[in-house]
Amino acid sequence: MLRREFYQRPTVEVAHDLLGKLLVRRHRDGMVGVRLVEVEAYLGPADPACHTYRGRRTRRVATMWGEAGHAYVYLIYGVHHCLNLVTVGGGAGEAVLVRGAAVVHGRDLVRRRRGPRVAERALTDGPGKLGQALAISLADDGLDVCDRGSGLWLADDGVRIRPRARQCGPRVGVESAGAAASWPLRFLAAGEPG
DNA sequence: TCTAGGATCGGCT
DNA sequence: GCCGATCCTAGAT
Repeated sequence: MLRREFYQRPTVEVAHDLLGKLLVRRHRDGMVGVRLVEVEAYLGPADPACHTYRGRRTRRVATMWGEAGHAYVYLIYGVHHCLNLVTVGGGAGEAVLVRGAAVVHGRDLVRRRRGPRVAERALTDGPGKLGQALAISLADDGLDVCDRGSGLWLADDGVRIRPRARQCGPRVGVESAGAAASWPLRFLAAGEPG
């Protein structure tokens, strides 16, 4: 399991290092493991695309201002749950959004949650889809991912992303964030199998 | 209170 | 590739 020190680093470093890591979810109906292939960094009060931009402190973003190594979950478009991992800590207000992954364990359970007709590649290739595949809800906001007892944690199983497969570029869906929309804070592992 | 808009998805053309 | 669903959140009033 990744320790809290892993998350207590600059957000861009954490985002980069999260690629290829295993995200494990133990829920009442079973266990699911996915390999992270796409993440985005959100850099706190100075980042117009970030929920803590300009020091915004509301109930929703309270978790982002807390300790590193916790899950920040929010509802988007009133429909989908997005999973973030709080980084840095000490009130930095920064986090990494988990956008895409490949199912490694618990494929049957994921399919049950996502529906029988969903294409294989579409099981977990977006933040909302991943949330559904892992049965993430607002009740999971604030979970400590450095505590196996939370049922949500990350692990390094030794799989490495080839340097040439690593890509970075502008974040998705943040056109309204001005110049920050073009910051290369999206990291992905191209063509990496689960 | 009211209103605008959103870190998306899936169905349809 | 386009477009509507859907409802919560944040900021304004």
